Amino acid sequence: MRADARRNRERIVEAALGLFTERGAGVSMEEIAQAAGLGVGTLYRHFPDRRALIEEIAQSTLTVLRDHLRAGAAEQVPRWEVLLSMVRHCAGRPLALLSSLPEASPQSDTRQRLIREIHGLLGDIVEQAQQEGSLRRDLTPEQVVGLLNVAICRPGARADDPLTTVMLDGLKAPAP
Amino acid sequence: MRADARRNRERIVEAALGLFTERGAGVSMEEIAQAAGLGVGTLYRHFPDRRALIEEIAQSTLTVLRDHLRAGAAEQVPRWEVLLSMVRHCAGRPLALLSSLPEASPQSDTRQRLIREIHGLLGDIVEQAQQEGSLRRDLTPEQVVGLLNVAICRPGARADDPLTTVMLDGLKAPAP
Amino acid sequence: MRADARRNRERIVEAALGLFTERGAGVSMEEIAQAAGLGVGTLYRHFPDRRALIEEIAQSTLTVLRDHLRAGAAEQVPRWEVLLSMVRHCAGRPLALLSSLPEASPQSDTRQRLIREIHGLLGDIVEQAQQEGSLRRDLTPEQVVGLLNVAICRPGARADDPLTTVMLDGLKAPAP
Amino acid sequence: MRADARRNRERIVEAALGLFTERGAGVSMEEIAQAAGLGVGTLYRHFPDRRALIEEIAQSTLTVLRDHLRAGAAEQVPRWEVLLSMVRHCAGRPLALLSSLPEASPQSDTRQRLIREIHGLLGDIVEQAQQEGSLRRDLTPEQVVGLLNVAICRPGARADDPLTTVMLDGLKAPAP
DNA sequence: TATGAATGAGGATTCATTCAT
DNA sequence: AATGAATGAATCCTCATTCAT
Repeated sequence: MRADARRNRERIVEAALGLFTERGAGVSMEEIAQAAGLGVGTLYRHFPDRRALIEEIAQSTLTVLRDHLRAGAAEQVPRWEVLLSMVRHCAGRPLALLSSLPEASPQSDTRQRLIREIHGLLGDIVEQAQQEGSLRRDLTPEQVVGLLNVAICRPGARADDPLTTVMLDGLKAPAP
Repeated sequence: MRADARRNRERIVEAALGLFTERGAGVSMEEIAQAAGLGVGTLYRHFPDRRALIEEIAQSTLTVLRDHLRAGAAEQVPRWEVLLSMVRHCAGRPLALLSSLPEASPQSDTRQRLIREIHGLLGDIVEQAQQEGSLRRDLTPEQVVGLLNVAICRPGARADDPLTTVMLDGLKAPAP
Repeated sequence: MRADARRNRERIVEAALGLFTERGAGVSMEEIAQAAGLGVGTLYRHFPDRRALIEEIAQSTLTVLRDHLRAGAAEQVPRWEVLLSMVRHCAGRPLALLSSLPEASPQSDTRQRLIREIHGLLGDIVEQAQQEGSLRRDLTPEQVVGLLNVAICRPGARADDPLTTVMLDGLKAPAP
Repeated sequence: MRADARRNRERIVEAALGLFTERGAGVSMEEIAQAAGLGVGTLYRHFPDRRALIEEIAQSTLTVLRDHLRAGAAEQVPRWEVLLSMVRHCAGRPLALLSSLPEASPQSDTRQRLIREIHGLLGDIVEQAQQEGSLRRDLTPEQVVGLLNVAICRPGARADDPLTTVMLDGLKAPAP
């Protein structure tokens, strides 16, 4: 792939991610192309249709998250710290897209695999955090994943905004 | 207004609210009319355009909430109980609509008035809850309102789902 | 269905048939709508998409042909006359559309049924014409149908143009 | 012109002719280039636009036909044989393209000249065939050309298919 | 007054054509 | 010179809104 083509592809993904984050999934292809400084045609050369673009964004976002979690899993720090790091990583990234796309395509294989891996990694971290005594014990890993999803994967979320703070406090294991 | 006209208007609001709750803000006017058992023409007789319908839903939802809060404010129970009651009231009602509508019209006067009143009532309740020692003290009333909005005013929220539970725990004043 | 709606529907079919006949299957929906004196939206209210419009035209054309053949089959005249009558009926009607549609949808059930019925009727007529000694015997009914299709179902065909005349002469049984 | 350039040009014409024959005039430039094993850019280096490519195909097809007719005209065989030879030559070549192209450009000079020459040659052959008593006399040369055009210059036509056979029989002079 | 048909602007997508590599 | 990426006008289709019945 030519250098400029790769650069354009990246610009498109960035522009789309930015616009989706700010204004939701309703943004038009024209606008995305314009925001990337390109014509629609170019956008469609890189992504055969709207679905494909969204799929790419989803995969890219999920891949980065998975890599982050893998790295965290390997570190020698309390699991609670790993959770915090993930919260900081996700805050403001509308991963939410992934579940609430209007175009909710029958999730692609790659996407499903990524999601399964992420859930696996997070599940382990959650269990270990519960065992180390930092995370409350009355929630299943799935529930934790689910609530993190709503709480931090929304447009405008910040790692230190009130909802995130309160939620983290609510997640801490109660003093014995 | 004739009895049947009023009935039709109510049906429309109900249908629209239901559809928006279930399927998000993308529902078409045709669908709403159909769900209300009416023709589009009738819908437009009651509401000059989409904006007006959404405004009406917003006002109606907000009015009910305000009334609920007024009632709560007058009761002789701990303020924490009043907050709980509000959480139960809101859970699953996508009041969120109000802030995240794509058609976020420059908020109408009536709506602004309602929102101000609700914020006022909630502000009082929050402050009193903080004074009675049940609610943590490091948040302003506005912040509490904001986080409640995200946490409970979303499609599918329930008063006893993990996010709500955790958030309420996180809101409790820490043991001294 | 309201009177005006029915009228519009007919206008659309007529306009589309006319344009397809004159200029082939590439005509745009906009043009068809305009030729019918309507907006595109109206066209799409009557036919959910291009395919549906073409299907309708096909069915309508085939139905008329089938009725013509049924009537002919029942008449007490030489089969050769019936064939002539069909030739006159088809000439200039681009039934050809039916086989050469770019959008060659997997033929609808109704269409397949019509085509089978037409082939059945024509097959009988052809066989009987061969028996009465008016039609040459070295062709199967399918072949006769096929060549009639090319020869008379094309834009601009006329029942008395040279190709039709020559073809009919070529079809006559040779003098014994 | 360099040898490889000439080879590329020929490949393009062949590919385009093949695709038009098989799938009609709707084939995209990209596809043609690909079928020729080249990039679009190269295609456009040889032909400034779609029109030019089609014009080239037309001219090339017509030139071959003219040469065939010239050769036939010079031969010492019955004119009926020459007609048969031409039918065999044309069958399955959608010369039809020439008249029914959507892009029916105002025929180029070269093309008009070729067509006139072809009509001239064919006209002579037809007249002589009528004089030698093999071809029916009630048709003008133009009419003969026209019907041959429809009957044999269509995708899939074969020199021995039913339509061609019947048509040739219909063209024979009736026994006296 | 209620209905649902008609309208047309707007969004997705394709493809002939141009241009940077 | 060859390649294939970029462009944008044109086409299909949707849906908020208007209007005839």
